[in-house]
Amino acid sequence: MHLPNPAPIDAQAVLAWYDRHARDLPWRVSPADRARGIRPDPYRVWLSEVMLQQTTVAAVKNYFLRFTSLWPSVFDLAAAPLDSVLKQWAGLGYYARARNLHACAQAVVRDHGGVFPMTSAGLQTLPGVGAYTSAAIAAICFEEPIAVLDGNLDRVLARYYALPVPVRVAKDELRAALQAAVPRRAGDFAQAMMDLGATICAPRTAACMLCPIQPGCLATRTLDPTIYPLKPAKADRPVRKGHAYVMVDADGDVYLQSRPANGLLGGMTEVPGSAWSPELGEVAYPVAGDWKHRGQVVHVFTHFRLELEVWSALVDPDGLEDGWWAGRSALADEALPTLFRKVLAIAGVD
DNA sequence: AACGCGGGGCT
DNA sequence: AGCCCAGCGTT
Repeated sequence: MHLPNPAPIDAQAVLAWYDRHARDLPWRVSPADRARGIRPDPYRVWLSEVMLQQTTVAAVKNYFLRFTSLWPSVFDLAAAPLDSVLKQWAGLGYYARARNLHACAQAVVRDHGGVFPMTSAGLQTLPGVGAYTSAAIAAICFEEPIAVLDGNLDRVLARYYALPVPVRVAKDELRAALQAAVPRRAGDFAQAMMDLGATICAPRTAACMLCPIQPGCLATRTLDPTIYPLKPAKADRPVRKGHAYVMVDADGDVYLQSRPANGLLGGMTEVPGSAWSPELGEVAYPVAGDWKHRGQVVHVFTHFRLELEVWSALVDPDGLEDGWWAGRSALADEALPTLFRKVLAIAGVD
């Protein structure tokens, strides 16, 4: 056991705080409306939760509004071409989420008549819906009394218990402690605890004087509550290098192609380039042309840092088979991840 | 259990 | 210039 004599979390204090300070979010039903019996739309909650996986509220908001405007129901999203979904997801990152999102919408329509399962166990059978997301939807939409444990809660609980080990070591104990605290209004409690983590018990700051569970918190009695959660040693981030080739034809169109369906930036759009390796390889232009070096793009992924040398040339469009030529005005609609938008910007094509 | 997988905002 | 995020699927 790693939890020092766990003092129960005061769920009623958390709910009282939430009633006064709940953030107004496009996918959320306010605690006042919830008390009047208004229930959140599982489709909108599911969509928001998938977008919010490892992604901040600020980054998600406009994507959520765009998606719900284009596809107001799970039937609309299921009927959309995957390509359209990827294009709308471009820039949000973790693109497997977009592929799973589409697969999930189709599964809900095909296997469940367009109605989301109403339990966490049922929800977790869906593509892209894991332990966190299934619990969040079940609590928020269906008042299932289940612990909803995300990165925010890891931090809040690690501080509350002054956890002396990294979170992953004590994950089960934290979950049990949170489960024991789940009150009626499980959905509001889940959202309240995540709001608490996002606003009061934030990664780099802890506004303990404003915190509704400060009385039971062990970290707030220490010199610096933000030392929790204790971090395991960080792995170093290797560098990979490569070349990117931006080809423009006489009309000013740009040559694009699709990446493989799975893996890094899977299914997204790119410009041709070399493999990415620890040492920069020789330049190998796809076709003849007046190639010029336009600069370097640095892009940081989760597990490596990429340095791309960007080349561009005016070329003859014949002899290129795998991709397509995109007009400049159409680039905004392509499924280009941020990396390749940087490449095009350096090449002066944007 | 460990790893692969984006991008942006905050400090 | 790091650090962290409303995690999931694969191995």
